[in-house]
Amino acid sequence: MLNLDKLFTNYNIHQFNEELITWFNREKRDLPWRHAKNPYRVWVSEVMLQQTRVDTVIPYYNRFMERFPTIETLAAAETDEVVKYWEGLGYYSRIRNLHEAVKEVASVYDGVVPEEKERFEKLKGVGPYTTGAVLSIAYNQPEPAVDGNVMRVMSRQFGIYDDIALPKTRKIFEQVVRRLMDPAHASDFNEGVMELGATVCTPKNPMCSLCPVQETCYAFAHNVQDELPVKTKKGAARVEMYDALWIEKKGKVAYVQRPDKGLLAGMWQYPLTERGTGEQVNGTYLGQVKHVFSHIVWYIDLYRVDTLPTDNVVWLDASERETKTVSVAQQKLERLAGGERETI
DNA sequence: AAAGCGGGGGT
DNA sequence: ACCCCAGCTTT
Repeated sequence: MLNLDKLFTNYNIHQFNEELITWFNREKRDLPWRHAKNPYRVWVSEVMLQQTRVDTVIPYYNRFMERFPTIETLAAAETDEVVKYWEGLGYYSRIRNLHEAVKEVASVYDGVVPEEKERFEKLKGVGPYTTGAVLSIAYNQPEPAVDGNVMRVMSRQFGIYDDIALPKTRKIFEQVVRRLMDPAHASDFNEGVMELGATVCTPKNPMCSLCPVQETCYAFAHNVQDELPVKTKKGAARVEMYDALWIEKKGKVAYVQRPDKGLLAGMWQYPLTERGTGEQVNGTYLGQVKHVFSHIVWYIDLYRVDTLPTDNVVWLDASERETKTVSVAQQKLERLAGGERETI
């Protein structure tokens, strides 16, 4: 454990806050969740932004808020429709948890996002980061909101070499933030550090010449920006091979629903079998799709076949298919099948 | 503490 | 090819 007192010896806390917040208020990007700011909008944006880039989130956020502008509209909606608005965004447990949490806020807290930390942090899908982000950004409470940006900025600012891949390291940065943050400007502080990490203090080639807190930065002073933060890397993703079946009869296509737990829970797809586990596919080979997850790589061979592989299929016409939620891997397969259909 | 969980963009 | 992103839950 590192010595906080030592870290802050001769460190100008006031200068950091002053420069950061002045910079943030001058340079901050115009983002949808910074308009008509309220706790619900902040919360939705923070969940969408988990492990997901701002540019990816923006169109999803706008569509989502247009359809579910309030706690009440989201709480009243069917899960299937809500999940459909998340299609393509990934980490689908986020939206199932958010929907359940919002329903709880509607029923238990009368539709008001709880301001008490011990209540908010117990909601589904709300972890340490989201707790700090919502309480600080929406309610201006002096809580740390430590994400990858914050760990990168702080590791450089203070020369902290702890491995940010380890869960316990986040707590160190929370202590640093608690000590550094001007409690009167919690919202601007947290958003400002993240904005700095996203736009200036980037993982590769940080733009130190543009940095408002260059003067107080350990990494800049010692020219070690490129070795911070320290992060151990994970092993390579495993490879899995599948056969997918495109079966179309009288304008309807066979689909199966994935199990309600695990990878892509509950989502719809063509019948899919792990290669080599069943009998040889008897059909026309249409091509291969590659799909990369963070921990798995899928190679899927697509076949057009005439026979039913399993009795668990559901036959969907085009409009029925539209309402189902599918993974991007499935979208790639359908594109392949669609291109093939035109040649028939 | 480690693994599971999506997808995309930057270098 | 590798990195990593406004992380949380389960094991």
